Amino acid sequence: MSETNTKSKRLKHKEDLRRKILEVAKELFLKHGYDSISIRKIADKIGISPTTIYLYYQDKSDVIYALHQEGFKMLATQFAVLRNVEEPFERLKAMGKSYIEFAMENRDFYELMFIMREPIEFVNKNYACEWEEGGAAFEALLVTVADCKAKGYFKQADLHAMSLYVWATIHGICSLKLQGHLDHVVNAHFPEKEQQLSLEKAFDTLVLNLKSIQ
Amino acid sequence: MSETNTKSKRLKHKEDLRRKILEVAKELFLKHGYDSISIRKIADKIGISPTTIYLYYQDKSDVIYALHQEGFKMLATQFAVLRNVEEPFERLKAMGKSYIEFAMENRDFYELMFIMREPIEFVNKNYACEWEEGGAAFEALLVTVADCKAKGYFKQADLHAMSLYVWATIHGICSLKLQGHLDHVVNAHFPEKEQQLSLEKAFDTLVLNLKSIQ
DNA sequence: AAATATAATTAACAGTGTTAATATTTTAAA
DNA sequence: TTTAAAATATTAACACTGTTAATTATATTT
Repeated sequence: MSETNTKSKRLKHKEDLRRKILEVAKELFLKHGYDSISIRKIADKIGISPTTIYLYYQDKSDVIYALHQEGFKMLATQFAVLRNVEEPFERLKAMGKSYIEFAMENRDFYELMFIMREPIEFVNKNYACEWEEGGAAFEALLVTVADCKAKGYFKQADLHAMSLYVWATIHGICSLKLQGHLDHVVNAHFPEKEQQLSLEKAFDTLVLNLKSIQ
Repeated sequence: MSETNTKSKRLKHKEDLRRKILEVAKELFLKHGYDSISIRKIADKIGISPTTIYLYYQDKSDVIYALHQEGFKMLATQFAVLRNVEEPFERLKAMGKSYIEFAMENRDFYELMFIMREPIEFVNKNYACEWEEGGAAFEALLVTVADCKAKGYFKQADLHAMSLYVWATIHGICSLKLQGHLDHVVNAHFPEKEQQLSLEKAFDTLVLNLKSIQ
């Protein structure tokens, strides 16, 4: 009895500290960005030694990966609501807008999830094929595009190519914006009054294009 | 006489060492990637003290920016040939393929030019509006899209929105691929025989879409 | 109470960019 | 030619980084 009691107590403590480490990492991440996450800072904030962290995570990449996972759970939650949009093309548009919103409101998370190499390489190495969270996100898009095709949209296009294309376009818009690659180009080449709306206009162009191949 | 002589000699030496630093930085960059560029390693390889580099570049970002500029010159050279393609839609397609080629053959440069934050932030801070190399690249795209419109393509679409949209799509394809975000998704959701060609198929979908709104 | 796991720590390694103070070399003036 | 000044380069130091091996402290079990 008391044996299993102490065992479960210890297990709980292990889980608590593991969560605490992640929590502090997230705090640093959200306050001062990715570069301010350091094993030593996390340890300092909790009041433990830096090396203790290595008893709970295999290395820094592992901590980063845990944050990466959190991001995908957040996105999944946001997407879940859209299953209620019946008309598939409307749902596709809403997914696009929702994705852009997520990127703009969670810049650091977006960078971690879809731009940086480190976390996804950790997935590819350690989780190979069984990465639920990532698979689910693309699956949602795939299903919606399939629904569109079933209703007569995108007749000429291939399902997989079309899905990848839509994702790539919206990711392209988000990543250029977030990483600061649009500022100069937009300032130099866009008419004054269009500068603020450049993102929206690029998205509208995608929608326009999608409509015309229906 | 001898005064201007020694002056120009000194100036030449300054330029030589400045170039040498960049050359070694590039060597490290191409051999072992971005992360292996370090002020200390560069200095070691040349046989000077690390601090000497700060007499030729204001900081590490400045060295990185110089590499960034080299990349844009490479891309401009590659694009220059395409001015000879008369038919504007053909030219647009060729630009797209050429851009993807550049990205795949110069992965590290592409990351530096279009994905990383640091170098473009250096541009935005230090060069503000007068960044020729970057402006020229987008200008080339803008002109081609304008030529397309003049020939009756993309009638409904706005010139600037359309250009940004095309860039974003192709950048999206390249960046997802280069940063390793396609591997898992393609393995999990694409039919076996389509996996190798996923990039090409996404590009073809773009072309298909562009055709149908002409 | 002694032996054994488990957990956490200290010390150390091998790096990083960057700055201030110092030394060396080259150029200009007396 | 010698001296003052300017330009160039270096050393030493600061404040960091992730990570490992060896050691100590704390629980748990015999």
